[in-house]
Amino acid sequence: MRREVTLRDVAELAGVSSRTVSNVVNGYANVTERTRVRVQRAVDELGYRPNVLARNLAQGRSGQIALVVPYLDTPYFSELLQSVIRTARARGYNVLIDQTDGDPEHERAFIAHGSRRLLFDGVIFSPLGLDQQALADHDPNLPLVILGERTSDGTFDHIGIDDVAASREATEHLLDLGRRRVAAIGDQPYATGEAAQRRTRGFREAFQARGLTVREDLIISTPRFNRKDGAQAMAHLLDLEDPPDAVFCYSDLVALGAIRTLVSRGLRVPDDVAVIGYDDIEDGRYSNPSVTTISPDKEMIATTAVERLLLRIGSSTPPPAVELRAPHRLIVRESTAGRVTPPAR
Amino acid sequence: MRREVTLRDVAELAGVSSRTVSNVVNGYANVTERTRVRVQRAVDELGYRPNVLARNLAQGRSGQIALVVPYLDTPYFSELLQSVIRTARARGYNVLIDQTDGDPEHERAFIAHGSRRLLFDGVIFSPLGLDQQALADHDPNLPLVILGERTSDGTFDHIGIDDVAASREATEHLLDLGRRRVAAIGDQPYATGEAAQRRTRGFREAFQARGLTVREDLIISTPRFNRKDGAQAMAHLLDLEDPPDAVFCYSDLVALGAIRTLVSRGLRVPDDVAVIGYDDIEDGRYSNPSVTTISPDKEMIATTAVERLLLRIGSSTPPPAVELRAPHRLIVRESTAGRVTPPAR
DNA sequence: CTACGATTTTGCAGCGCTGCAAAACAGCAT
DNA sequence: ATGCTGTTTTGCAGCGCTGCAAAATCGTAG
Repeated sequence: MRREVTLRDVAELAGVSSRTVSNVVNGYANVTERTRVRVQRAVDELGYRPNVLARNLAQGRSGQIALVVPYLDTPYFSELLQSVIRTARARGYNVLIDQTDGDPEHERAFIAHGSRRLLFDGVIFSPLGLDQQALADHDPNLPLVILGERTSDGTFDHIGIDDVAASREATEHLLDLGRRRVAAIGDQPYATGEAAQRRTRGFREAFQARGLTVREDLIISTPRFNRKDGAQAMAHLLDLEDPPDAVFCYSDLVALGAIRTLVSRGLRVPDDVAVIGYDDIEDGRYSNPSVTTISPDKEMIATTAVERLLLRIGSSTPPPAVELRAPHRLIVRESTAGRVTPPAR
Repeated sequence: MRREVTLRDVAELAGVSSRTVSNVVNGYANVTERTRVRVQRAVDELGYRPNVLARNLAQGRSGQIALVVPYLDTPYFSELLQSVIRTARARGYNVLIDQTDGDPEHERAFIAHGSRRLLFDGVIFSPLGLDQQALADHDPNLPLVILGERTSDGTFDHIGIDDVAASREATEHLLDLGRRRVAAIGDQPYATGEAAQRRTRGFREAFQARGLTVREDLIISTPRFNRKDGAQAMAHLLDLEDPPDAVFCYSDLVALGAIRTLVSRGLRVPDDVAVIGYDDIEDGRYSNPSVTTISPDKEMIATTAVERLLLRIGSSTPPPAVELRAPHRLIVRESTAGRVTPPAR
């Protein structure tokens, strides 16, 4: 196991100081063409590659950002993750991943002692178990960008789509189909359920705008937004005296679970019950039926999050906190529109 | 922005040398109870936390391992990722993620210059674009564990299930149902398609064992193992003169795509065509119909991969390369068995 | 030919920690 | 006391790089 090539080795071969080699390697301005070439040649000859650890220690930064999400096997997050990694890498940053399982303690530890660990220079965080209060209590030295679930209190950036408007559109789409017994699956009427509550608000607004009344027994709370929750909630709805003829699900996974229950009970989607989801994950594009959904611009959310974070990391005086809105759109698929190309029988 | 607390600060407060503080912090053996308590008190009082960067530089290791996979939004990988992160963290390691998109150059760069980057101490790698030849050409100083797709050449560990046996079981399951026009979707008859070829081998063995003949026109190649490939391949199969009555798909995603095509053409699964997948991803458990599949023990694959890698990282003389087999089992669901009991009660 | 400002290069210290080997200390036998 | 082991603590160097400021070099004008 031979020793790695260091700056000093290169310097010696090129006949310059190690500091000059550093300048060349880092593309500093004030280096004459002559020396640059000479150094570059030595670098190539020895196959020098900078030691990231040493550089980071000297610079007092880690060159890494952390992406902290509740669940990695949730397609929404894994799709987001891809774009985050791509963007960060393009800017010379590595991405550390952490999954919190929504555990408040785990989440708190991350944002409270974050900057002391020196393992990452900033965090993109999608909280689940922390309420607004706990969030505000984050390490003030830690550059922080929050995704989706909360609104900023002025000490971090926040990026998400307009949940209220999007949910209203989703609900209106169902009402436009003539459905009146419209249910909602995914409310979370407690401190950490802010995003869910915004969706419920949009749901209600759609009814109000048309002078219709929301049936309160059709608003179902679920602890999470996964398939199982959707399946169970749908089963509950179907057992009601007057079951719904349409369902607004707060995530595509919930919608897939709901559809699963509907189909297994012999009901037709959308004929008997129309279903709309939220997130536009790939699963929903290939499911049976495919899922009508609210599609947030994930690519933009990811790249914006990274860029804002790097901006924060780069500035000595923290930039003012911003509240960013990513665009969204309604994508109509079979679960509300029916088969576009009708089946044989 | 105050300066961070260092070892020296603690040492001063405790009235000992900084080296002793280091010993206490790292739990070294030869420290008297007296000093340990004194130091610990100082640590607590100042809220000292070690600087990981400095420690790593001094130790010449990074405390991080890399997980390199072709696609992060493939549920199989994101499910694996979770277990890898959990295991690594328990052993004090962080996980860096990288997605290669199956790009051979990207993959090569990782294993060829890996150890020079000093960003990670070892790599768990699921190759896609590299053939056996290119794999052998990895940096010999880089601790490496390969997942799934290849067999070891003696310079790295390899972990995967027995693809041939599993595929044979899957095919036998279809034959047991009385199906005879059994198709296979996912063959990759080229150097980088080793795993696919092993599955095709198992497929053939199942026929041979019963004295049946494989219909060559029912073996379909696909570039990847995703939904789209499955959907297209299925469409092609249905356009044949004598279409199949059962399909063995080389991944659950392929199966989901295939089912999608079947259903949209008005065919019933499994009545008209039975479908079996591979990987046991969560999507297949909630789809309509749910997908019969080969379930590899992902948890074991992940934890074993991490442990083997850490073992390699820890040993000065590289341990002998091992070829590890994780168990698998057949999970029968609706896509072959039909509706058994209405789930999601 | 000298002086002076601008540009390029260099030397050194130090980021915060650990490896190493020496030093200090303690316990016990002589 | 003295010597001898074994344990605990310490000092120092250095991981490989960059920040800083001084030094060297260059170009131009006087």
